[in-house]
Amino acid sequence: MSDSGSEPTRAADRSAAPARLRNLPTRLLSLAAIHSDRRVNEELARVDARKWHYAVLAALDEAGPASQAELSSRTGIYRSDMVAVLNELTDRGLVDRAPDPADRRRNVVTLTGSGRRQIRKLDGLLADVEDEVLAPLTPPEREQLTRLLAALVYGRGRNG
Amino acid sequence: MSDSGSEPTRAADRSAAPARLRNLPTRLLSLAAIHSDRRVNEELARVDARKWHYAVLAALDEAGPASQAELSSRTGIYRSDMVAVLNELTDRGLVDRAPDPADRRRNVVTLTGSGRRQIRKLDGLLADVEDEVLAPLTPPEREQLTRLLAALVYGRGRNG
DNA sequence: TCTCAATCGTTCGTCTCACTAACGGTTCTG
DNA sequence: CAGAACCGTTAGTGAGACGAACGATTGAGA
Repeated sequence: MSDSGSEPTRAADRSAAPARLRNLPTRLLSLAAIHSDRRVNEELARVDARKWHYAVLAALDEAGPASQAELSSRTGIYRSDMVAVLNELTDRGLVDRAPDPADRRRNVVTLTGSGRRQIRKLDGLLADVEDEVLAPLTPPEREQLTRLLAALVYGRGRNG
Repeated sequence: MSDSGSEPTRAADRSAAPARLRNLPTRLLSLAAIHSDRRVNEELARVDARKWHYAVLAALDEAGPASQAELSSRTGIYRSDMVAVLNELTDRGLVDRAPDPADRRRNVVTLTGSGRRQIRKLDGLLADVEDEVLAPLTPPEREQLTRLLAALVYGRGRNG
């Protein structure tokens, strides 16, 4: 146990990367996302949660009970993966999954009381991580970044 | 064959995502990176290349022959994964891998002639993809984004 | 009313990617 | 000369994005 110190410069290859790579937007995007994703997951893991848990809980909190397909489209989680996420959430008692009497193909997923408490906690936790990840930027820069990324993701999210 | 139209809104969930998710920087980063990565890989695949191929070829082109460990630190590719990448590159005749007579632990990796041609091609190809991915942004916005991402990735890459 | 397409939840499987652990061989240092 | 550090390599993990297909159910059209 000594062979582990020379890995590719932990999460920030500030070192001598080729000029062509150093400022390549797609690469920077990738690196930034990896780091950010990792920090988010690490922090959520401390309260036995994952990224998708937050997404589902938030969707339920904001828009009320929904079918799995609806949750899928709201959160961007594939409906095949949604199954496992909901299993985990029900195991933790954060949501309730019951067949929809009105349409027996569907399940109705509902936020429980402890689910509501959990998402408050996650809100705070996540805010801290955001803050840490964006630490190198000033507040206006953070806003700017968010705006630019939104434009990228939503294609034409113009507003001014 | 008909059950495939309702997946989570292809690569741009412009739909009704919860407000808490819609402008969450870490999430936007993730979504943007996924899309950008996919486009890059798709386009590179058309010439039988991958993202890491470009990184290694660029490193060699700019800094000359190097050991695998050095390439690893220059590109951010883990040295365990570097093996496969170099296998692919040598298979395609783009690089040459030979034991270093000066230090028999190392290999010396060298760019071949056709490797030099390949990276010119990839340069052009990649520029096109960058352009497509960043299409929603104006040129100054693209610069701004690059600057912000670099600050994020390199921690304190201030310059003015 | 019967039929067919569509929808929903679910299972299984694939591929990629970042990352770890451990090995055998080599070189460096004390 | 012994032990630490380094190198390339193999193997494996865990997560994430994604696709195919199936049984059950519902809705629309002939």
